[in-house]
Amino acid sequence: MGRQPCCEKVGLKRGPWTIEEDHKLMHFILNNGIHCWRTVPKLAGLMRCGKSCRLRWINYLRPDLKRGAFTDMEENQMIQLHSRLGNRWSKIAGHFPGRTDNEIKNHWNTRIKKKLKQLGLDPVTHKPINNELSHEKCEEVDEEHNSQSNDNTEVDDQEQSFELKPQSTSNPVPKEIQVMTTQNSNEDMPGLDNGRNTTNNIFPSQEMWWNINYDGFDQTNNMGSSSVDSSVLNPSFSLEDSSLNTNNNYNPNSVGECSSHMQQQQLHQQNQQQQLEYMYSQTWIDSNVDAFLSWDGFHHFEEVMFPCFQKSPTIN
DNA sequence: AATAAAATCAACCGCCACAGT
DNA sequence: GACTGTGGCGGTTGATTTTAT
Repeated sequence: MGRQPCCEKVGLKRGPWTIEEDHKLMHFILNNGIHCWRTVPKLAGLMRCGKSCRLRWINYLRPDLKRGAFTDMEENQMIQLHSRLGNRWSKIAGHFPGRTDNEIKNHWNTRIKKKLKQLGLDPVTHKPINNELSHEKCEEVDEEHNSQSNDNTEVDDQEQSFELKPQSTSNPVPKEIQVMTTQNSNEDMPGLDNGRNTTNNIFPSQEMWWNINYDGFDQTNNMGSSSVDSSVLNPSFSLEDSSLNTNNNYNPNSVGECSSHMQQQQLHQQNQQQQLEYMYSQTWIDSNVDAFLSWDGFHHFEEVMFPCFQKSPTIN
């Protein structure tokens, strides 16, 4: 007998989230905060598992998410952190405000692994790949490394080292990697603060929200039709504005592509940016979003970010 | 233009830790 | 201490998108 599933899966919806579902979840959380994920779908009127709601919120809907490609500096820092923390993606993500563990894990598996291999480094051990080392041997090392990771359940952010000290001269490391692996500690890296975010980078994604094009949602898209008014997420832009953007697909990842649209948005953002930055500077509580959500002052945030939510009376 | 292959990433699954009883 | 419920994590999958042929 295995463990009971986290929820009754019968009748629950799976797969990609629709815009309506996103709206319901976002509205519910912004109005109520998060107390118990298990009850969220029921209270929010969603046919989803609580876990699924949590994941959707954390990986996609959170207002403080930072979108877009990873910078070289972020990648280098990621490599450095991975060398010390192993596959502890959430720990690593803690060093990247606005990034999720899922995002970092994906990026690592799809890009950085490859990059390191091209540079002659083993992405698991971060050591130069020895030609004499057979494939099987590499896998052994891999397993060893993983078990080592698992055994160290008490490793905290003081970050245990994986014996990834700079290589000896008898086994020279490519120059690029020397930069990565011998880089100073986080304290010395510009823009890094060991997980303690600054007001400059904690909510960089207002841009994301204001750039989301919900209006011209492609009706043929299998995600269903949209009932969400553009003003919900972008109060200052009307449906007419959306016509400027030729990309009508619902894709929260994409940002506005029309330069004039962007210019308008920039003006809009500048005004609100100042307002928000002041607010954030007054309200910042470490990097714990969950704590943030249960914070009483959250409704102030909501008023500024999503004024229309306050007025909408029709959400179930 | 059509197709195949590769890359990407959102979402799911199962396990574990922890708190409450 | 055993049990249960919940949140969180890392591994994996598979649909979609992009690139190559």
